[in-house]
Amino acid sequence: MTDDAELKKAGLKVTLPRLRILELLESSDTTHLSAEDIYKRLINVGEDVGLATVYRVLTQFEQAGICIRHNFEEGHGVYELTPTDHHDHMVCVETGDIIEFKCDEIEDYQIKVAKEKGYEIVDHSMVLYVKPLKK
Amino acid sequence: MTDDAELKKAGLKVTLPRLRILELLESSDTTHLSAEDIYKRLINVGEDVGLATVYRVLTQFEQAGICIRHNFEEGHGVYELTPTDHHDHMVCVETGDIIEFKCDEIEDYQIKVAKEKGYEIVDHSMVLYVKPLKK
DNA sequence: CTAATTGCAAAAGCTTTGCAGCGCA
DNA sequence: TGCGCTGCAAAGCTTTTGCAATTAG
Repeated sequence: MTDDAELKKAGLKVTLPRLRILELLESSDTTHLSAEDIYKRLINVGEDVGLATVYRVLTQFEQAGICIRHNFEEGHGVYELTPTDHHDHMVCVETGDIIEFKCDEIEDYQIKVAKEKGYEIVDHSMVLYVKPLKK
Repeated sequence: MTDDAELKKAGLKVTLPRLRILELLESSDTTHLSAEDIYKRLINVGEDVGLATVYRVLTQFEQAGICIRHNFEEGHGVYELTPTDHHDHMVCVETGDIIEFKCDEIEDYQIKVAKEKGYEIVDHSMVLYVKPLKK
């Protein structure tokens, strides 16, 4: 789907700020951007955009399911395109490597545990902090 | 260990605000409090404390390992005493309720998944975002 | 005594909102 | 043309910091 169509599908008019922000999110070297990051990058390439617009657009994208906002421990939110395939992350505390993984059994147990408490799962976040096995 | 000893061990002078905040964190019906929560409770019982002090003390407690700060998706941090027994959290997206849970099976699979990738687990964080089951 | 601690107020970040003008459909 | 969208500035929130007065050890 084109960016154009993606915006229309979300009920959003196709405007320059929205297209630029969507392109930034889609570019491979720019995952996990903050609103400020996006704002600065747009300013740097000469786009006349306001920080408030960036926040508004990101919020709209999030509500439309186009992107996801993460609240890590950095004091500000970061955004990434909604992954097509769900996965969780391992972070190596020694090398900083990030390993994506998926475990159906864990997902099943999460659903089971939630149900036991009287809830159903809307979303989840799981990060494993790991170090390499000794050889 | 007494609260008094706990503070001294952390290299902190035993002051009224610190004792009161530590007591609040220890009371069973008050887990996962925000700085604002703690401040209001202290004011309500007549303690003459400043919000800035609450933030400072909580930060000191966290650095001393006395408590942990969680950044769920609420727009503010919440604190709990450092758990002696590991557990994870569910956050209800409708009510904001925080439910603690523990699932050995999930922990086992986490270890297994990490090992498959050539790692061992140092720590992890897992938060399930949930909503109540329809009755 | 004296360095740590505190309350207050001001400031600092991040994010949202009010508003008048601009622009997509 | 009309309503949505935008930039700007101001406001809102949570959290931090400067400072003079207070207090624990």
